Amino acid sequence: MARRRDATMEDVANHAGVALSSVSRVLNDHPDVSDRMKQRVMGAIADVGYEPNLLASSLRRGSTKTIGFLASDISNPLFAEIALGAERRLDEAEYTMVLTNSEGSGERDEEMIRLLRWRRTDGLILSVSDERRAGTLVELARLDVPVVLIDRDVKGLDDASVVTSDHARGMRSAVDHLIELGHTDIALISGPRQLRPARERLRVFRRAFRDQQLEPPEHLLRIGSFSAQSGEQATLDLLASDRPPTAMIAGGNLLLTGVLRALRRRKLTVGRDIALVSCDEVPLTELHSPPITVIARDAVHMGDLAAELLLERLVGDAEPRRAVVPTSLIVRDSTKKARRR
Amino acid sequence: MARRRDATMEDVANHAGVALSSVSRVLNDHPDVSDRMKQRVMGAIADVGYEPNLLASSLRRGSTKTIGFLASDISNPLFAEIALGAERRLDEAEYTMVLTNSEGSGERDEEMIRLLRWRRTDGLILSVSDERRAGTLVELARLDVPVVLIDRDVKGLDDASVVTSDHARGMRSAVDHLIELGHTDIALISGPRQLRPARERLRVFRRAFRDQQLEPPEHLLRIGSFSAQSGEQATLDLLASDRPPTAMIAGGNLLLTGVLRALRRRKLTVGRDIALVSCDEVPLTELHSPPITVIARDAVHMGDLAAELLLERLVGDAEPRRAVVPTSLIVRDSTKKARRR
DNA sequence: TTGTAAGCGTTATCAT
DNA sequence: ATGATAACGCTTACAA
Repeated sequence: MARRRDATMEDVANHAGVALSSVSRVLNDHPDVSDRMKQRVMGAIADVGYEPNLLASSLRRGSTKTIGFLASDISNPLFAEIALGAERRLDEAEYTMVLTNSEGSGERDEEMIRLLRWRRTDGLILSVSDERRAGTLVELARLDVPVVLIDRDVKGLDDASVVTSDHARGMRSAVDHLIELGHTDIALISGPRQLRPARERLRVFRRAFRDQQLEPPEHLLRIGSFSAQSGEQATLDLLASDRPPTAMIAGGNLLLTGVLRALRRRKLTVGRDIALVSCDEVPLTELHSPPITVIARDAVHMGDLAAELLLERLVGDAEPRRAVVPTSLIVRDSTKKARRR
Repeated sequence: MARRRDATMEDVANHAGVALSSVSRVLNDHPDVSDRMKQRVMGAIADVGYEPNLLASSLRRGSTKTIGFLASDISNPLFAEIALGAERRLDEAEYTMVLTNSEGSGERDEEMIRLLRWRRTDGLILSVSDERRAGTLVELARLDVPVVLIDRDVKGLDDASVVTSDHARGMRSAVDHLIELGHTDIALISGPRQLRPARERLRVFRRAFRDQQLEPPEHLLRIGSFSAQSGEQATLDLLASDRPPTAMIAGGNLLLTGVLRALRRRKLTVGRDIALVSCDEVPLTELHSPPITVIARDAVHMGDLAAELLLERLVGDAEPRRAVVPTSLIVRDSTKKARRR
């Protein structure tokens, strides 16, 4: 591990007895290079064990072939799948992904965006932790590279592409489904209003009731964080209330685990004692007993799309645009039986 | 998005009427700078809206403050947690993590290691997809930065630090536990022998039987990939055999989902018709009905440790070393009842 | 087709 | 304490 000085293009040039620029041309497949030159240079490269220094070429070219990715928590399967989809697509286009976590903190959102700017990433894929934060907008405004937001609406940021999912449609089907089963005391446990998915779900949740001439059960709304702990607490709270829900909607996979923990503690059986719908498909929803009805979307595809929208602007210099990923309600036994009180 | 030329240190120097080198000194907290100089430079920095170019400074300094992370699939909760732990720790030390996926391919292992080398990352954290591949060893040998392997043993790579988990202990307790419950027809569904966890588990699985004067059930071993599909296929296969197992051990969270799918298809109830142990805690193991006995370890901690071992060498230039993360058997209802045939 | 040389934005060495 | 200036390793006019 003795940091021996790496061979540079100059070493190659000397070894081959040619000019530095010729080496560069060979390496970059410049049209005007004789076969003989190519041979000599390639030979020398092998001889001296040359390896390109992407740092130097990035500096000179003004492009790093690197994309920054920011999410609150990569260990959340939702973000992990998005990251996977994005990385795959970017890799095809020879871009490398730099991963950062904001740990749900708006302050870290800012820090990370600044860091990525300083590192001169060619573009950003962001799912910020707080859409409303002024500082984040400032950091974003300083950026002069394309940005793609994932399931976020940042007011004032007009030149970003956006990949959203159609939460409205999914939530609408879920509520309609529950109402049709006879439920009206439906609880919604969701994340903070600073985030688009939570806002959308809440909006459509209420709307769905009104459209059926029903009053939305405001007392059954629980807006907290997206964590398991928050889900567990909210559920215990709901169950202890005067008029507990006969059905619940959990707005995310972490919330779901919290909800299930709480139900287990209260010895309630999903599907029999209480109906349950969750958002985002994970192994648990499919393999739970009974299987859990879920508002699903293709997270890997969202990542893929985000990368695609970015590449459009990077390579094809297209305009920013919005893409919407569909959601669909997968009905399972957790909502099969109706229960009226 | 008009790529306006960014302000450089030269702009700052001109604006402040000082030398370029003075700006650099201010920015790097050099001891020999007058307060007055500091004021002027900071003022100019604000005026011209200067932002450091980490690319240029990396090139000059010979260090990128960047660590490469390679795993087969970041959407696997195990790797996602490891990545999270590592990123957190590295971020504290002002390092950024570059994430790459090998998609389970040894060839991509090689490509990614080469790419990270070309990008001049200061160190690597790797969980390669094939420990035995010669090409990977070649790529690793060319590296002149510290490496930490996660749960991998690469023969011939002597100067790497390694974080492993104590699969031996975990598997040993699991088998002993099952035998004590009266099981002897225990199946093991595991990943490929190219990977340490699979090798270790297999080795200890057999050993545990022999130590009890029992013959290991070779016909119940299923060595495939770590995927859900592989787990499902292996399970269906086992259940269709002459002498199906009364207990099964799934060697990973993806395998587990496959196993559960297969059991469901065959209408077998976990804990009653068949005992089940899995490896690595996920929400599903805890919240399944019945809850699933699991060989657990702290994945986030593994990532944290890996970062730690890397930083030791980077900052403190310590020697490479090995760290072992404990595993523990969490007994749940999936293995409560014995069944003899 | 090939070579020469300027420049990307820093840091670090050397004077002053 | 501050200022010139030479690297760092590459790409790209421009000349030959």
